[in-house]
Order: sequence, then structure tokens, then C-alpha cells
Amino acid sequence: MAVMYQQIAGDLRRKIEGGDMPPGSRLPTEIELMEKYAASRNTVRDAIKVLTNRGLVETRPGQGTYVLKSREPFVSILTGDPHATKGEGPVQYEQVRAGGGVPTVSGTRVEIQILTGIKAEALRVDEGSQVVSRHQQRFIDGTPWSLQTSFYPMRLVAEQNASRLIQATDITEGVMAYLANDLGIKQVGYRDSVAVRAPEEAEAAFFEIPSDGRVSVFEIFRVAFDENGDRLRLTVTVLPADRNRLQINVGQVP
Amino acid sequence: MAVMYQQIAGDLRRKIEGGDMPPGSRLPTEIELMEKYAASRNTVRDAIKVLTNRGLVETRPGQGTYVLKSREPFVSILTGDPHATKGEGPVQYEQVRAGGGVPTVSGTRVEIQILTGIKAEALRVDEGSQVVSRHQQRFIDGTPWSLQTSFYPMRLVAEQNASRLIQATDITEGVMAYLANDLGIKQVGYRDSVAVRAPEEAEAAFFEIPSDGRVSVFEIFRVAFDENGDRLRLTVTVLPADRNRLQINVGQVP
DNA sequence: GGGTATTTGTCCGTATGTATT
DNA sequence: AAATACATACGGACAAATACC
Repeated sequence: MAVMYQQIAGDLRRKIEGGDMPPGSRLPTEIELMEKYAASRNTVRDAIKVLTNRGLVETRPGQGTYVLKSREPFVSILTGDPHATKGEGPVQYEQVRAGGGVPTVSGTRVEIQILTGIKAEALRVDEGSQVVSRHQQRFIDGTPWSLQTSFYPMRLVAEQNASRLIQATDITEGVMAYLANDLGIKQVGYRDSVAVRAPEEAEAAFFEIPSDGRVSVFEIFRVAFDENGDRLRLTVTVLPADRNRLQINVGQVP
Repeated sequence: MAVMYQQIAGDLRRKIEGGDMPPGSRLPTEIELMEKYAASRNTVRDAIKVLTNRGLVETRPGQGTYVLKSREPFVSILTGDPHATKGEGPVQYEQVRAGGGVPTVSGTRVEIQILTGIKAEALRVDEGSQVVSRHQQRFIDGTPWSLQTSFYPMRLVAEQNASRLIQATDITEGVMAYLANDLGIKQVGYRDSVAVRAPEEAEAAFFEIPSDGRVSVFEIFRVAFDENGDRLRLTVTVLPADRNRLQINVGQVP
């Protein structure tokens, strides 16, 4: 019923998932598989393509095809004290892997940008408005973990004198702490919206994942609200979906 | 620099994303693309494969290759009152699309199952323990939305007489309400863990998505806790990532 | 460093099958 | 039934990456 390349793919898949070919092991070469299944090389390659698309194997030119090892995922916590002001910049995510792991952050890149589309809509500013953008790269134990960009409406700088926002220096006590302590602007809640999409070129390069969309990324929009229900900032966080899990705690959890 | 099929893919992609080929429109046939780019049919097909893998187009045998339309995503809310007892069964997700949309639920399939692996670990029962499994299919406006299975430790039935759990009838007032009102067992919090993976065969068939892993699914593990910090149930929800967004509200949000 | 063997990647041409109109 | 369009499968040739001597 199934055609030949699917049969070959199914057979290899069973051998991988059944433990006959453990993670890290090398598959037979395409030539060997041709002989084993009495198929042409292109047919064998079609079968292997099924496995790579499902994230089971990886082909390395000049070396062979290898069974992928599943790595221990990072855990990012999306819930926290909405009034919290501590933390290093617009930190949203905590890393709770059992083995530990040290998060590090790149220097903050600060820009004035034009905000359009759904981002402008999320921050409730006019299409094409100027905003302050603060961008960071985040790593855990040296491996790329997340890309994070926060957008602040210009009124915070223009009308409420949040001048440190537009300086290209880290705000070590945290932006929310700065706004609360120096300006009396307090975050009382936030809303996250989580989607999954294919990575952009730059994201694939940073995370060291294939740029063809086989591995997708989480895209998290976090909108923060102040006491008046006004939107304080929009933070967009991107993390590769193959090495991250999101955790949400509600109520009383041990 | 880039090889030919990548150049063709890039050219087509720019035309799609630039609006030259709007969603729903048909691409030139493979023969026409062969002539246009002076490439062989296999090379043209390789280029199209890049686009299908990125979720930009869809090929239909006998018809042609079409630019996909992005559908309005469903929004599922992961946060709610941890003490809430109302609701139809193990409901976790609310649908908040602007245009409305009527959620419907299949009848509940109840089974006694053996729980193993990470599911047993999540519910903190011994590997290979028997549990009660209650499974539902959920739709919105008739389109498949989510698959949901809840697992309850057998002690609820054996020691605490939650006999209705093992009856194959819907518990219309909600399982949590039943446990609270009849047995005095109260949920005080829960923890969600969100991952993304390729769909299984049955899931792809139910959601009507390709079974080759191009479209991935959210897999949400929800563990519910009672006042003693014991685990009341594990609910596993699967929903296709191409038509769903997850929303998390923390603190005071308008 | 250089050369060679191995292995996967790209590209071509052709033939036939299957789904749709 | 016929035409159209994509899917599968074969064969071959050369390129590019890697490993090894």
C-alpha cells in the first residue's frame, strides 16, 4: 500500500525508535541501503528525507547519516509575580534544569524604531509610531537560548522622562524596577501570547538550527500593563522549539 | 553562491511574500517553471519542496501548487482560577476569537490504562501503574481543535470511592466539581508544561494535517495539585501549532 | 600540505503512476 | 475518455565536504 520510499522510511524509523540504532549511531551509507532495499539511490534519499523532516536523523556531507540525540530541554517559566521589579533587565524566563546551568546575557542593543503591524497593535500605539527597542541575546551554559526584544512607547521618554531607556547601557536593576522606583510607574499584570513559526534567517543562524524551517521556534509576545490598564511595554521572545519547554504555574504548586 | 534550487525557491518566496502571488493563488506548473528558470523538473520540484517545508505553499496532485492562506488562529487560555470547579469535564482552554465560534466536545472515552514513562513520572505514580484515562476530541465550529486525555490515579477510585470516574458517561458538572462536592478533594493549583513535537499518525489524521511532521503540534502536560501537594490528575492536551495560540494572563490584565 | 577514498549534495533525463478536471 | 499536473522511481554524472594516509 505504502510506496517504496515510505516503506524504507518506516523500516528505518522502527529500527531507530526500537533501539536498534541508538542516538548518535550512524546509518548505513546510501549505497548500502540501495543494496539492502533493492532501490535506487534517489529513492533511498527520499526515505532519509522523511526521517530528517521528522527530526529523527541528521545528514552530514562527507560523513554519513546519524541518529539524533534528544537533548535535555531548557525549562522557561512564564508565570511569576506580576509586581516583581527585581531582575536583570526585561527578564521573563527562569532556567530550572536539574543540572543547573548558568544564564548569560549579551549587552543590550538600544535603538529607536518604527513599530508597525501586529507589534504596534499589541502595544496599542499608532501604526508607524516611534518606540524604544532594547534587544538582548541570551545563552545558557554558552548555548544560544533566546532572542529578546522589548519595545517601549515613546511617551515614557517624551512625557515621563524615562531617559535611561534610550541609553545604550544595561539597566542592571531591571527596567521595571527603574520605572517603578524613579518614575512611579508600576506593572500590575501581563499577558503572554505563544505562537510557533518557522525561524527567520538570522534566528536560525543564531540558534544554530537549520534555516529550512524543519525546526520551528516559539514566539512569545508579552504585553505589560500598568495600574491604569495602559500598555507599558511589549517584549518579544524567540526560542527554538526543539530545546525548550514552557512552564506555567497557577495557584498553589509545590 | 546559492545553488539553483535555492535560487528558484528564493525567487518564488519573494514573489509570495511580496504579494505578487496572493494566498490562494496557483503557482505556475512545474513544466512552466522548468522553462522559466531553464532547470530540470526535479530541480524545480526541489525548489517547491523548500516552500512546502516552510509552510508557504501546498501541492495538490492533478491541480497544481497553491499559496497557503494563513487562517485566523484559535486562542487558548492557559490561566484561570485554580479553584474553579465549574466547566464541562477537564476543560482547560477557552476560545476567545473575536468572531465567536462554538466549541463542541466528543463523548468521553473512558479506559483503564497502564501508565509508563514520563506520564507516570508526571503523575508521580509507579511505572506501570493502572490509571483511569478519560479521552475527548474537541472541535470549534466543526474544525478539529484539540485532543485531550486526562489520567487519574487509581487511588481516587479504590480508596476514595470516586466511582463515577470509571463510568463511561460524561460528568457534566466537571470532574473537579464532582471531586470537590462529593469527595471533598479540592484542586488548589496546577502546572502546565508546553512542548512542541511532530504529530503522531492518528493526530495528523484527526487534525487533517500532513503526517510528515511539517506541521507540528503543541503538547501540554497539566498536573493538578490538591491541598496536600498531591497530584490529582494529569491532563495531556494536543493541538496543532499552525492554528493555535496560547495565552497566559498574570496579575491584573484588562 | 597534498592526494585519495568515501559519503552526501546537486542536477539532469526519462518513464510510469495517480489524482483531478 | 482524454488531458493536465503532481508523485514516484530509475539511471547517470559531477560537485562539495570530510576523513585518512
